[in-house]
Amino acid sequence: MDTNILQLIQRAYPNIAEKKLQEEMAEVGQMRYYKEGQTIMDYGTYVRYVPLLVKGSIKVMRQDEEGNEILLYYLYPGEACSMSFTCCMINKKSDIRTEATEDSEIVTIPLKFIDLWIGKYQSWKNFILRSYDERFKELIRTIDSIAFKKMDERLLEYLSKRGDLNKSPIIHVTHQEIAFDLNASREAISRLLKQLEKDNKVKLGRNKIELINI
DNA sequence: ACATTAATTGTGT
DNA sequence: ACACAATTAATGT
Repeated sequence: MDTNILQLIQRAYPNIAEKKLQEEMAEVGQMRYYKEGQTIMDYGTYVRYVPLLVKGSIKVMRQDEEGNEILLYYLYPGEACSMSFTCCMINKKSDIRTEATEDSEIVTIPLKFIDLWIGKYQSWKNFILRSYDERFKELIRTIDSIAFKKMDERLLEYLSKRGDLNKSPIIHVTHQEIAFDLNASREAISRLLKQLEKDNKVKLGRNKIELINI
């Protein structure tokens, strides 16, 4: 058993409490490392394992009919990709693409254990159900943010979400990237950011944004 | 250290 | 949204 993996899991996933389960995860889990910008899962590939993020952050996207990508959500350590559960269980090709937005570390659990553990471990079952629940709520929030909020509010929401989850208030991102995630034009984002800087909400730099009062 | 180039950001229409 | 200007970071000499 890999005690390193065991520790990483314990740290990032305190909800998964059962000792036996933790040990089994350390037994069958494999570490994977991804560099910033690397695609982790692509469209149309089979998902053969469930990824548990222990370090970094991951962006989950999907394509619409016209082929432009839209952001679904970001994943941070301690969260699991609900999509991957679904894909695994019905052994389906991926509808989504995931990409590391920072250098990231993942523990991968082979697909056969997902099912097995649901019957065997209460805390695993809860973990999966809770993941779905959280993701579902998150998507609802995203939907009404798109439907009802103005772009400046959406931007603020986006920034604060990306900020405090990494401990430091500095976000490494370009205006273009934000525009892409929010389906807006780069100029619009630049101008809104400029306004936020005037209001002392952020401090702008090349490739980075520092949050001040959010 | 300086010049060149590419990427990012800013502005006017 | 587009075109272009200005600025900044990266790279080569």
